[in-house]
Amino acid sequence: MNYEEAKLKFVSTWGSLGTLWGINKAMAQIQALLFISTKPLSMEDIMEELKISRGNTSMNLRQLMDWGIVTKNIIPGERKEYFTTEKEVQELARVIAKERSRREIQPVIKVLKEVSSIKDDGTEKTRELIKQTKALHDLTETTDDMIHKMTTQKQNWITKSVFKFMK
Amino acid sequence: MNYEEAKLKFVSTWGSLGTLWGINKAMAQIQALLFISTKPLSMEDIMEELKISRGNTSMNLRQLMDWGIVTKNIIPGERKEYFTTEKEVQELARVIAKERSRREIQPVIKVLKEVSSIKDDGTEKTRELIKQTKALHDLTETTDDMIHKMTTQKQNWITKSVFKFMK
DNA sequence: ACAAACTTTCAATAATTACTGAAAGTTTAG
DNA sequence: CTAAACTTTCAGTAATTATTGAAAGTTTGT
Repeated sequence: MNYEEAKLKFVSTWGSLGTLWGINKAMAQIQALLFISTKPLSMEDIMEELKISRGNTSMNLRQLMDWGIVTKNIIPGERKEYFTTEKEVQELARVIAKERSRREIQPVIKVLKEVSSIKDDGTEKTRELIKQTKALHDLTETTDDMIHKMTTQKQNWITKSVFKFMK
Repeated sequence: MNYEEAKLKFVSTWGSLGTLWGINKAMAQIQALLFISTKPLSMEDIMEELKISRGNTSMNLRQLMDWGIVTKNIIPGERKEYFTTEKEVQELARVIAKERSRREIQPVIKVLKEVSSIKDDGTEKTRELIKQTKALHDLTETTDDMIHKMTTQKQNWITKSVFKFMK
């Protein structure tokens, strides 16, 4: 496997992983491309490498910037904008985890809290609903809290937490 | 909010969470419905509650059974098949985590390993590719290992790991 | 102020993914 | 063995989600 093949394989695998995780393909591919690039890339560069349209590139770069993992770099004397991504994998993991919690976990916690707080009318089915959604609420909240704690530790959190977990 | 409203809200929220996580809506909703049900449900029951077709119900029940979180229960003297789901939330979490690792994390680890093992031809771009995919490989593997360790502990793993992590 | 160089927006369209329902398949009772 | 009761399969269709590309918008140099 030579450089070009390896690059292609990495970018496309990362892209399909994205799809699976509710992040769109182009967005994940752009990030992957920047992640292994040795220099900032322009919109043209990205469009050409990934064979995607200008509009698509623009929209996905915007979202990556909103997530805080891609940065716009202005090179003095140049009109074009250049982009780079966060290169520290642990910081990357932290940002992604935080974003996913905000988008996905928080709204579910909210609903679970609401549902598990309905009035207990004494019927078996109501009791079951309350009991089970409460259990799910506790689990979700604890998990989210754990993720939050782990990711707040910027330095080497995964290694640390594994170490502690294993005693 | 009364029982019916609460049930509806829980089932539909769980369903849309599923979509976001690459699990289809019907599958997540069926699981949610069984999760709060006080008795096993037949295919008819599920179809009617969720207003989905027989085919859809059948295919998704099959997948839930493949994942090991839904069980077919045969009631003596009855022709129909009845279904139940795992009711322990922590066991549920364990199964879901395991399945996601198998489906999503393992294939990525494999590609990262391949890509990061290409021959170093001394060029800067090749070195960057190797370096970054290796970092990602290590992160992914460590994370997966942590999830594996946590979920192998069947008893109360989340609470324990949070406790240990926080010292 | 104007024009060139560039980016963003968004309606139309393409691609993907999920769902339906009827036909085929399976199991059980008699 | 046959019929009834049930489940599974899958081709067609619907729903959802991503992408394009051209027009509108913005910024910068002169």
